[in-house]
Amino acid sequence: MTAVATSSVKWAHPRTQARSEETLARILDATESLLMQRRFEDISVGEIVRQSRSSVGAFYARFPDKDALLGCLYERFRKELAALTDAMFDPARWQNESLDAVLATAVPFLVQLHRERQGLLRAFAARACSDERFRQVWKQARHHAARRLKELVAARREEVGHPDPELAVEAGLSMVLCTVELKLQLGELDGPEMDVLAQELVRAVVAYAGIGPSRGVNQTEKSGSECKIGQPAAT
Amino acid sequence: MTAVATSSVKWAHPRTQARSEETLARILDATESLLMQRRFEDISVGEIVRQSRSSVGAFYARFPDKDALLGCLYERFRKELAALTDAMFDPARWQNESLDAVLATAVPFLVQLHRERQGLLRAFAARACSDERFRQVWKQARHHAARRLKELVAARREEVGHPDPELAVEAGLSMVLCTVELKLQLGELDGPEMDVLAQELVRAVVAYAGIGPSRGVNQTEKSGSECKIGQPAAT
DNA sequence: TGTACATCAGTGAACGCGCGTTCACTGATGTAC
DNA sequence: TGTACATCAGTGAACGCGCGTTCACTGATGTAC
Repeated sequence: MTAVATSSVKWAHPRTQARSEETLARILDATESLLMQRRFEDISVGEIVRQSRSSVGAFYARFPDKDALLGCLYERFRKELAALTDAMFDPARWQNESLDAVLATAVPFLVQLHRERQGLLRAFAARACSDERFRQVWKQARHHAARRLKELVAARREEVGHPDPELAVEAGLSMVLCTVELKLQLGELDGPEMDVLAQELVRAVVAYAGIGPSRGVNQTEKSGSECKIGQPAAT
Repeated sequence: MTAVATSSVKWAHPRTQARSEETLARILDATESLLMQRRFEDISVGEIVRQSRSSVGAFYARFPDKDALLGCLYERFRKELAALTDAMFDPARWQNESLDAVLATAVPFLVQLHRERQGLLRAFAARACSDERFRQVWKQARHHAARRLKELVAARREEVGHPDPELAVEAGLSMVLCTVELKLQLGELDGPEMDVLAQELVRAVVAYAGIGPSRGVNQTEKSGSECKIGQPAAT
């Protein structure tokens, strides 16, 4: 049997004993906690089972190998993330707010999320570099966020000055995600402090996408601050 | 003896035989080439010496351990990078050009550099996560670029609309570096294609920093696209 | 309600592979006279 | 110019540590009658 998820559905008579599922949860939690300090490769199975008050045998009864553990952690996180994304970009939530309000909430939230789950995210990113399967699911998570955000933007096109709103969403999302992620991965050590950077990121995306309070069509040609230099100005 | 750099200074009678230095260069080159495909930890010393037509003994005559090799690679790269940075942001080079021309050249150049040295950069970034010494030098390299860019910006303050140009440089640099780096590390697979993204990055930074052709003071209050939402608009 | 058995869950000593590192050796280059 | 010696540079088999993985076993829980 391959990695079983910590299911949320309970059967009438639980098919597996409850303690089994608890052990799995303990193993996952312990690993995630250890990942805050070290890389996945530098954590031994022995350490994991010790920290989760389990045993190597119990470990290999669940996972075909050490790698599958990371896959299982990913699966657990993916579900959480999808739910968070849906909640964050739920159109109902932003009914009476402008797009910049969305950004001013979403970006700090993203920073917070990355801070709390730093270890996990670092491990996933590292794995995605070399493992095609991880890259695929990573991609899916991003697409999911992009789709939600595009829906939100599409419903209020008039607030967006950028000539290609879909591209603006894609590129803006890339900038924000990459910046937050890499910055925190490297330990927040260089450049501006993270919270300041987050604020500036919001400003940047707002300026880039040309987000303003329902500007009319007449404004599209104005000011030149959003789509000026398509080609390098130098010859 | 610890890791010797591939020196450029030649003594009258070379203190070491030339072939020794050639071997070192071969080892470094082979490692960098192997790093394009795999992580440093996944490359064995055996593979490195095979690929560089050398031997384990020759290897350990130069490096106290495998880790020192990465340090040596870093040292070699750091020097190259410093030179490239200086050349790129040389004030003389941009005498008659505006800031957006600088960006429109520097960003694609950065993309190109990251593409070519992807393996190295990935290895350095991974190491910086867990190794304080690597983080320090990484930081220095960034500060060097930031300083050069700030000098360039300081000389043409009137082109910049952002209320705090130093912060704008720091934050803008973070966004560009992080985005380009992480995007390429993950293999360019998600979101917009890299060259398109690079173009959008330039637009974003230009819009964010409020870069325009020597705008007067009267323009600072205008349009609102650069420094609108300091606080979240939501309550 | 109690007993006997089946299955689930967990245990940890032992194994073995892979890789970093060592070291006794050979060969190449430089130098003294 | 030639010989003898010193040092530099390189070689690769052998070692051993660490960690992932296996497996024969014990203990806990559930079920049939």
